[in-house]
Amino acid sequence: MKQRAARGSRGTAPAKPSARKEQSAARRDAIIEAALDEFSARGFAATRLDDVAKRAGVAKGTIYLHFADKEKLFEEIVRTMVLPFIDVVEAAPPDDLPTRAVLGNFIDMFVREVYLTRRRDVLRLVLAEVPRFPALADFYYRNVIERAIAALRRVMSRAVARGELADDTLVRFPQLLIAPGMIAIVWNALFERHAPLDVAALMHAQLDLIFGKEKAS
Amino acid sequence: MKQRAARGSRGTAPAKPSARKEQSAARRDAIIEAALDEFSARGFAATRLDDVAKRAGVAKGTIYLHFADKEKLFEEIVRTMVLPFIDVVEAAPPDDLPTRAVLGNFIDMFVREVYLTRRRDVLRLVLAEVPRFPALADFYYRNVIERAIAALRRVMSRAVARGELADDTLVRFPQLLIAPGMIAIVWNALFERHAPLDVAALMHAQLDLIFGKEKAS
Amino acid sequence: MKQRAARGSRGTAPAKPSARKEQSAARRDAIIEAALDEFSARGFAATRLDDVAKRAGVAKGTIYLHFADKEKLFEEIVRTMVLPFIDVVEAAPPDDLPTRAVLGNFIDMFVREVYLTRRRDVLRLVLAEVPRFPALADFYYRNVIERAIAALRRVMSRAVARGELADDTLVRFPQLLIAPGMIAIVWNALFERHAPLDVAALMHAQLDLIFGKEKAS
Amino acid sequence: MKQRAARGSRGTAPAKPSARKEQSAARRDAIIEAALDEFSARGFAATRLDDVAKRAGVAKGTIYLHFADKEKLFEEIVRTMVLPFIDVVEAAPPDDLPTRAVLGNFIDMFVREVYLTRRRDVLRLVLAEVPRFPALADFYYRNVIERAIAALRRVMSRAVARGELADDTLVRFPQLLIAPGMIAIVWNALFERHAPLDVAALMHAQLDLIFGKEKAS
DNA sequence: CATGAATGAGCATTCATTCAT
DNA sequence: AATGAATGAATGCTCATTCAT
Repeated sequence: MKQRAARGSRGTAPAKPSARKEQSAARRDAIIEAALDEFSARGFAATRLDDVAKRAGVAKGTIYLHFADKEKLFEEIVRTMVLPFIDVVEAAPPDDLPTRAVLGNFIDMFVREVYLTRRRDVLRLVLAEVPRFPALADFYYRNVIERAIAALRRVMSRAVARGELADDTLVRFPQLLIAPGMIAIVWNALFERHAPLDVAALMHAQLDLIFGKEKAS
Repeated sequence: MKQRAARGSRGTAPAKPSARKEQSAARRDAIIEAALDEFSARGFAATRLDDVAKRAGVAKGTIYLHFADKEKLFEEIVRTMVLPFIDVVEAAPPDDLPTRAVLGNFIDMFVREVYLTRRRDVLRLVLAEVPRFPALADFYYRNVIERAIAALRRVMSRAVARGELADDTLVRFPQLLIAPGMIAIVWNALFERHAPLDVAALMHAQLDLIFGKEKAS
Repeated sequence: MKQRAARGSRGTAPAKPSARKEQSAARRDAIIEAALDEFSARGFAATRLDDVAKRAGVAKGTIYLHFADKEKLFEEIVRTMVLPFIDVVEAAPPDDLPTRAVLGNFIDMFVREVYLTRRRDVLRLVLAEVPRFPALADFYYRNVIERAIAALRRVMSRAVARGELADDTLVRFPQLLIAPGMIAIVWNALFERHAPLDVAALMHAQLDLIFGKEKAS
Repeated sequence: MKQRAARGSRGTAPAKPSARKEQSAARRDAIIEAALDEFSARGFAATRLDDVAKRAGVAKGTIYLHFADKEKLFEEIVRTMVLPFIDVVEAAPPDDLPTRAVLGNFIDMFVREVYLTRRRDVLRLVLAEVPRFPALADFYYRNVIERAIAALRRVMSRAVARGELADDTLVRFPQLLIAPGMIAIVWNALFERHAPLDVAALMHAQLDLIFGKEKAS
């Protein structure tokens, strides 16, 4: 029967990995998705795995087939959501656009790939909960922060070398480039209904501070 | 025994507020102090009132004589720690120093009154937990954020009026003035051991971006 | 109120330790009693603390005020039930009755103090569960077995010395003196309804094997 | 792959019982073997069928192809391990050796066929768990105990009739013949590392009590 | 027949909250 | 007012059992 099923699926979709594994992987994804929702809404400690299971449409026990425990589930979410982003970060090719344009692209990328996706929730979750997950802080620092900071430093060094910037302030504090993005995420999580903050505008404003206001825009 | 102790303290402060009330207030403060420690270290949900009581040196039941429940305790901490700060914020006197100097003072004040005090912990706690305390978000917005933003806007408007700034970017986005401070708090909470970030330096760097690098420093 | 109660109880029973502690101790005893019932009936793993609590007339949480966890509760039962018996065992006074009479008394004691009490249940529980509680096996060996064996050896050595026994078989294997008692406990736990076994008779029969049949009985 | 392996084994044993049935029976045996290991080590309730399956090298579901549920598996183990022993018990040929020699042989048989085999574990398991398996107690009583006791009674009656024993104590309490064996099993399960007990020596010592010490040994 | 992923009832343990003293 | 023992609802996790493949 398994044989036949395999043969059958081979006919329809030659690359398909045993429907069994597929289902399993789909469930795992559903759990991660559901857990991210719940963790984002309530925080790590207040999230009930029961609710995660319900939202993911699986039984509670199924969660434990994929994740050793609640902590590992949390950590896996961060890893899973963050890893694909690492490539994006690294890929940032400083080709030979003017630095200002490179950073403009960076801002667009941040808005598109982080702010408008679930990664924004992951980011807030990391801010809020990571102090209780030191191992995760390490992972996050090494795989995201360190690389992003290094990439930004390269860009800014080039800008100094090319005479686009008068001094090395931004080389020493590349954090100033992301600070507006972070602030916007936090601000809107807390005060959106009081006074929504426009991420892109805020980040571009910071760009203006750095390179001077663009003439036409 | 407890009676005797009470009588003793009545001896030291014979003045007005019946030793009874004094004791009670002292206990309340101890609870707030202890609770802030615990909430900061573990987050709201993971904090045990048992531990708070132990740390405060009172019985668990005593907490309920001062706070209706765990949530109210949390909210009271934020209120209690934040209220004295409101005055500080408002007091910011835009006298007639050059705006740059006014903001320099603001930075010093932030470092001294927030970064180096328990208020830093409160701030992180607010970032992390407030999404689950909407009432608190409202309170915080109205009593801290709104006023601080308004104050900063006043300062920046004046700077524009005086010709110290070329445009109104900072009037529209006063958040850019605090962003570096916030980033530093979060960064150090997460990554201090990997790469500590110097708040004051970061904030002053931002000031340089806004007003141009100071000649002599 | 506390004052008055204290005074009141002081009047009625001068030695009474704060009704509070009394209650607490009573509850602890009730839990031990109830837990022994349940453990005996179902074994360690199959016992639900819920049932123990119900039977003891306390809330489930109360169990944890007195015992760290299910294992410790089990161990405490054994310790609590066994410790008072240790004295009984040691007290065995080999005065100068003929050894046969001493052992006759020992049998009576065993029947009275073990077989007809909850200690019989504890003993079965130990047989059945102790392999999974090595620490308890140690405790039990050192505090019960070792002493009982030593006491029996002393008695039997004296019997040899006095010429009451022809050889040292029983000095080498004092276990033969208790074997019938143990067998009877196990037998009746398993097969009582098929063929009840009379402990006292069985143990006395063994005594007859050792010293020869008594003439009159 | 499994298919091929099966075909392969069909090659080696082409005879009668379809390789299929053979395989199945082997699996069943492996499960029983594995389950006995686990039950012995942890007791009935604490044994995980997952572990049994792993140890037996089969999938968890396979257990349910052979046994209705965990209880039936347990009961089957006892039945399976005990049935072959019944014959051994019954076979005990009272030929016309002196009774002492017959019992000597019995002891050797007990040591060889029980003490040194898995039957010892089964026996302990029965002692520990059977109170929760009344049906099993019945089975065990009827198929082992009753017959063994009857056989021993026959032997002892003959001994009385032949004048080898002065009275009928052992006819009334044949349990005294096995008590030492049982005690040794239990003792060593609990206290072997503290003070190992020699079964054979203990049982022979009991024989000495019954028939008097042998002259030469 | 065999597999092992999925299920969900079951249970130990925790902890906010209450209340008799 | 203060205490801390008691409560019991809540929840993470386990594991016997089922069933689609």
